[in-house]
Amino acid sequence: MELAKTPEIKEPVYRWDEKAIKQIVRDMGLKVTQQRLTILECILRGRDHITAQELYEAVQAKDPNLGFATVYRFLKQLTEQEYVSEVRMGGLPARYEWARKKSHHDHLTCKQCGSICEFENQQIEDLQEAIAKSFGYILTSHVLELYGICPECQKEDGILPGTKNFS
Amino acid sequence: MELAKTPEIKEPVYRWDEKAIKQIVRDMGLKVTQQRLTILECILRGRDHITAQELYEAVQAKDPNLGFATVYRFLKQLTEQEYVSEVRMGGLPARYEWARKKSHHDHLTCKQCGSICEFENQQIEDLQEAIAKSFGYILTSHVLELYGICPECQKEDGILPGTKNFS
DNA sequence: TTATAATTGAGAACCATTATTATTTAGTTG
DNA sequence: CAACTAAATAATAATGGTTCTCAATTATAA
Repeated sequence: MELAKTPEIKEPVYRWDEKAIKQIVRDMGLKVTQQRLTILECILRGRDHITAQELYEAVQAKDPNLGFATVYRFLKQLTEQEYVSEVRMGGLPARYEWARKKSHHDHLTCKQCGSICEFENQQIEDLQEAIAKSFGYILTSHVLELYGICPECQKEDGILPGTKNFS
Repeated sequence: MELAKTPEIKEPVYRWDEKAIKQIVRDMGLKVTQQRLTILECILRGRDHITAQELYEAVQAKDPNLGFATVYRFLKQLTEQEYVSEVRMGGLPARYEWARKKSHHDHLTCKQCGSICEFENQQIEDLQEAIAKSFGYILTSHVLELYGICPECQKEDGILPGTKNFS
């Protein structure tokens, strides 16, 4: 099967300065508190696919008094307003990523090492839309998570000839 | 977008008699216990997309001494050996269905009432395979869950003209 | 039949997440 | 700027699905 070429994603350079971050909170219709700014900073400047706990730890480094309930609460609001998207894999803790800096994408996760590849595929998106429509549904969201073994782990497993092996 | 026609699924008639059920447990490399037979019976004869708790209740009706730990334990083993497949939606309890009586399919869930439609689409399957391959992954499984508002709930919401309304 | 390793039931433990509540604070109004 | 009020917070308890522990029981192999 031939994959349709997806155009190169141009990653715009965002400046997440204090002002911009404050504006996000205001746009959400919430009060601008230091806690929310701290949390947002960590989300925007930290790495993607972070768990609530990881975020809490990152936030703790900046403000040891900031409680984890605040992190969860704000994270939920961000999710509801679709500023961040929530990815749940199996029964594992949810992972979050800032949803507005890149176009929509899905995930390909290695079952062994947990490494994540992102991809986007318009054909699949269109098919999903068509399927929902055929059932009379209004499609609001979807979860597409592919699981597999990454090239690195294939080597380690001896599925492919490789050098590394677990003892 | 045009949907490719998927051929009608011919549902073979399975006879889940005692003997067949016992054989499943043996095939799994497990001891044949009355508890496992009872649980399997409930899974095979009950309805699809059942939660562990619902299954526990069904099982309780047949054997009030059967503990929920046993249900969870066996359910996990069934999942690992892919006799049942586990569907997790958001943070909701996992739902299970017997995986070997029908061909693979995905789910379209109503966010409001939780009703589930099943669908299968070979084009999407193929695309997934192709994507994994393009990253060098061996695809082992996937989760595709579409979320939307079903026609019934659209009416209730007043999105579509309808008769029913919440007070 | 006996041995033994697997299985079970009961309940405790776990862990991510949510709710509660008394206290503090942001943003508004005078 | 000061006072007010609704929103937000920290701490902690509660929740709920799922997994673990362990002593007692049981299926299977010998």
